[in-house]
Amino acid sequence: MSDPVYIQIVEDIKKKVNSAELKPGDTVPPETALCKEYGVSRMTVRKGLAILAREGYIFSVPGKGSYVRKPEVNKYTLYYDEMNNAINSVDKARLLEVSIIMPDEKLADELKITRNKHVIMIRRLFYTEGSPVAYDVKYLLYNKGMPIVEEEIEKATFQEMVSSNIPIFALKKRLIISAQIPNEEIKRYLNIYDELALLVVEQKLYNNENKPIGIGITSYRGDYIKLQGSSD
Amino acid sequence: MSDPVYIQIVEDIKKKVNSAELKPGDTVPPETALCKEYGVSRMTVRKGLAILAREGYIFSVPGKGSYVRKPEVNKYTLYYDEMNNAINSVDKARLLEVSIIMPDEKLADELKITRNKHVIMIRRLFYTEGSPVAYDVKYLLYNKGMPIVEEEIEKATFQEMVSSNIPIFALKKRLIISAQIPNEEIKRYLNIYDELALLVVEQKLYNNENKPIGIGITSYRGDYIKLQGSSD
DNA sequence: AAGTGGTCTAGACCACCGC
DNA sequence: CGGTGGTCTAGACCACTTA
Repeated sequence: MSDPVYIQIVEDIKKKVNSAELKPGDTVPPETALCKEYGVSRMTVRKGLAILAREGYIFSVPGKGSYVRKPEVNKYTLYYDEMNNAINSVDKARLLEVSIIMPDEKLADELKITRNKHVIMIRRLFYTEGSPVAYDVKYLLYNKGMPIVEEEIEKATFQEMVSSNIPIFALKKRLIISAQIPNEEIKRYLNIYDELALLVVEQKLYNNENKPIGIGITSYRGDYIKLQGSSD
Repeated sequence: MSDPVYIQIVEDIKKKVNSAELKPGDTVPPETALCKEYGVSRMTVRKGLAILAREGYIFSVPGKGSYVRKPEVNKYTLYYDEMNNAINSVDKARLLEVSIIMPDEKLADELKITRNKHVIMIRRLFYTEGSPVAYDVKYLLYNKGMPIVEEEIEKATFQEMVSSNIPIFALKKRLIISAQIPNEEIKRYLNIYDELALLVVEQKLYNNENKPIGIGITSYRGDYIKLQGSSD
């Protein structure tokens, strides 16, 4: 009962779209027509249309009208936390190495820096219930004053490592997900004796100006992790 | 030049959040204060705040105020199209089998149907430049009147298979991404002789009432596909 | 009671589009 | 030119929170 009028408008139009009464490309009734239909002022109608627009149902063209949008069928929302996934979570992390290195050509290129800049390398193992489940390497641009406290690094997620330097809102991230066969080193670290695939997640962090500030590569045992995404 | 006022408000507040002048949990100035500050009416201020809210920067509590939100650090947007990914695209598909089956217990359970319902099974191979790159199996609830035209099925994506029955807007989808070692059958289909990991994407389609209408499992050669996601 | 955000009105002017 | 959406005003009433 007593939904605001603009919600009524939103749901009425959604219903028409979902039932194919309004098809992609069709025009939505003009705002003035909806004003009359619902007996409300134009701002109220516009509030409803704004919601439909941001949810991807319609788009508006100034001077022409509003149209039903073709939905983005390939878009999904994925939640990825290197320490937690839908079926498991990391309960222990072991620091293998923290060191300051000079990047090789590939790394310098990826981080968009020259090869004489310092980079922090952090290698860790993630454990669940006593068993190693992932091998993790991170490369961070070295900033003066950056604290390298081993105890803090051990359990930190990538965000946490950089968020002392960069406000989290200013952070942009990209993921690259792939399946790979472990090399001998990773097999040893993850106690892999038989054939087992790795789910490899490469995380790349950018600052506000789209300059890379870090790269992380986490190689999960394939029997440990599943990533989940959903539309809407 | 000449951005509307509400955009000015949005960008000013974004700047304050990104520079940590406003931190998560802090209160945003009340609407009336912003009205005075910018010399505009309340609806204009509210339009700006609405944009900040939908972009995840702030949230509002009736009777109290608006607050800076803690950003969702683990949320990514992923584009997945079974026929196209960031580095490759399928240029040919070969139909291995279309048949109507009775589901086994596991499948019946996943589709939330009884075991006496009919299910369409479609098995395909995807090719890129003449080489097989993925093995694809789909299970669809059988609806009377559902056309099973082999030529159409061959190149159809999952959406296309069901969209003749269900308006696309009404479709919800979930993905499960994992890394696996291929079994002997898939090795044969994908010409895998050495060790090679598979990136397996399970797609589950639901109708408006959240009832499953189909499951698809696409097993990609690990050297063929990389999935990409990004924050924002 | 005073302050907050949520809803809504009845206008206005503008830029853009198609005829 | 009339119709469209985009911006904006100066009010109003409400429910809610805090004190």
